[in-house]
Amino acid sequence: MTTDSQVRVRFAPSPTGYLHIGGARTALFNWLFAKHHNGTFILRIDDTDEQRSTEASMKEIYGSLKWLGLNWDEGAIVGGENGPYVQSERGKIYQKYTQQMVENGSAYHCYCTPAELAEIRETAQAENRSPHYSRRCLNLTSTDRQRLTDEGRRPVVRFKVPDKTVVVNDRILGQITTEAETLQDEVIVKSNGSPLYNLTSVIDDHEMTITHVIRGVDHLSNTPKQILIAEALGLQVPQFAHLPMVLGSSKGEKLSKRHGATSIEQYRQDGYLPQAMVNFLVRLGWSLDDETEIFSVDELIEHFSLERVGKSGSVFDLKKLQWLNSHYISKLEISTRTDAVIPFLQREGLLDSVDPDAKRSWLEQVVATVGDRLTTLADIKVEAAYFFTDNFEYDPKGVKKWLTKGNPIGTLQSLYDGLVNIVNFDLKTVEDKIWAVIEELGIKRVAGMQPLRIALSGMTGGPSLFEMITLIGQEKVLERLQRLIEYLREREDL
RNA sequence: GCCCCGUUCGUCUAGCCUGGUCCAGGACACCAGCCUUUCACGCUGGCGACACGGGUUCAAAUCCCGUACGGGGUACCA
Repeated sequence: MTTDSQVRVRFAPSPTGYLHIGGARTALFNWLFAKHHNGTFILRIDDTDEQRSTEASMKEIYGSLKWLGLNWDEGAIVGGENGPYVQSERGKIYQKYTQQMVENGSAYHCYCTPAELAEIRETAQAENRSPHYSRRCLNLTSTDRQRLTDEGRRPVVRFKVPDKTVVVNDRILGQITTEAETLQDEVIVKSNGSPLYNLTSVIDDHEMTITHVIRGVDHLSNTPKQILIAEALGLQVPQFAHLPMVLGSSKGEKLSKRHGATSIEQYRQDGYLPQAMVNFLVRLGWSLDDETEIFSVDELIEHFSLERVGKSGSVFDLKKLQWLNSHYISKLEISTRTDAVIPFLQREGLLDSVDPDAKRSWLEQVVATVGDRLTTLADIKVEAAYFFTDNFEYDPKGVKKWLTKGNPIGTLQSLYDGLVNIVNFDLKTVEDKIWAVIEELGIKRVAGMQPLRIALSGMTGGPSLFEMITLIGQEKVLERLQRLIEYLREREDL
């Protein structure tokens, strides 16, 4: 870790929706960059679009960032010296800069109506010219302006694009050159007085002394505009780094709900661990070397660098996230894993939400027995439901395979008879007894074990049978054997 | 349309800047086998890529040009 405490980066979402995969990765890269350089990570809320911004989105974004462990040093909620950190509360600041731009001639009022603008665009296109604003209002006299105001028109403020070549030295993409003639005099303040993104972003990045702007490539084309605005205001320009897109399919489609869940909150609810999510997200565009896949947060902080971020978009691959998640779940200490799984059991109504501690040690044994069979925490439901409830179905395939040939009822009855008389219902005794019964029956081990497994869990797969038996307990084991025997008898009758 | 960006196994990527060590390495997925009371884990092996075409060079995944394809932008959205 270097000690360049000058590094100041920001994540500036617009609260128009939940925190999605792409946004989370942008936040993560900013956070890692800040931590690596011992710098400051700032959370700013870019809510200048008052139409689409919602309080609920803001809250969810905070929650998702915290869940991922991406705590911010400065910004919304936590405050700091450069606040407020919510753009809708910074109107006065933007007004000051806008006035400065109008006064120094780098911006001007435009009274054209949307209809007029559309017309200008159309004629331009018809004449095969670029559909840029015609600068019709650039040299309005004060009498012109008075007349238009009297007509009831409210002006927007447009940035007067200077005639020059803009060069961005992007930390990821390299040098990108843009000719100003390809840009138009865009609106920086709406007619209702509210400022627009490209203005506020430049101002706030300056006011908050942001040193590096790390954001998605979808902002690349905004960069030259923002540099020009910064220059018009005489502000220092931060360094830029544009992250490639996160895609939803190999066809290059943008990640959308069609490709699975896109919100971080959804993955949290689906039982993914934040450390798995972080590890997964960081590998979407970044790598350390040709072999390392698993990274702890500390390792990421130590090794992260913009130099090793790739240029091309990456496809979100759920299978890889699942692999990472099961890896991190199995790495959890049993006690921690138990804590993690409890809410999911409660959500399914399998565990009393009043006092899960009463069963703590048994619960931990169940979790230990289930072992590494969890891909997500939510899988605890399918993998362990039978420990908590008698109300489970028999897997039809299992029934067909193991309970239709030979003499399943006889086998189950023999196992019942063997288990019913055990006094010390412990692992060793149970195991010895079951082997003895199977040997006496003269059948293969599986032929005895699988029917028993189905009786106890309804499934053909799962943890060690003997551990299951002792955890379920003698009474219930016998009940369940009885239940399967009855079930099979009824089927025979049909 | 115009401007900008990108392109290595199905997917994430290493290699590209500083051309030869790459008939391209790892991981996920998939397939097979082993292990095993089942499932899973684990282990072993297999499948599988330099978008295309020119050029430069003794030599190109690596440098240059073009084409194709994909993406972003072209808003009183961010």
